[in-house]
Amino acid sequence: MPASQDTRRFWLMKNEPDEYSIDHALSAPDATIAWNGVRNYQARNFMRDDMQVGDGVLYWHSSCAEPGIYGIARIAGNLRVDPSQFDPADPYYDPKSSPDKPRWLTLDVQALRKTRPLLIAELREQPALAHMRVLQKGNRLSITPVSTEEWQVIEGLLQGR
DNA sequence: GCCAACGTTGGC
DNA sequence: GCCAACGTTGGC
Repeated sequence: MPASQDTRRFWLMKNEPDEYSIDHALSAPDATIAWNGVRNYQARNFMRDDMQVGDGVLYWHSSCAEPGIYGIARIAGNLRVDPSQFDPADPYYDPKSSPDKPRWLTLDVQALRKTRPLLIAELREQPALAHMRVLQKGNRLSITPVSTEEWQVIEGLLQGR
């Protein structure tokens, strides 16, 4: 598809590999997992307002020995209420949310492939990625937008360009 | 395990 | 509606 017709947006989504690694996602039925547990309004709003089926996703492993990009995924849609917020036994339980006024949403993410690890140090070497959200000091947001330019630079790194 | 940075809470 | 206190995130 010509780049001019490519209306995808791009995202970076963090997951702890202990919970949902790229390998785990790839081994799920249809390689698709529900992106549960988002408990930040900005991240929720990205899911609710901006994500479209087919958008590209950089699959990030966080809170681990070597944080970085470990795979490529796509937004598979099916935006819905995140059931984990109502379950007191769930680590993502939110006592302030209620079924008649749910706070949190989930959607499906389909893993496409594992990549070689693109670690933070390597990403920081790329001047074109200097403004990438995930590389900014103090960034904690688990879902961040990725620009088309950043996406292309990362594709290039993965292809050895 | 540390701790800087950030988002949320709640008293006022 | 301000803002100090608190809890959490996540790289290091």
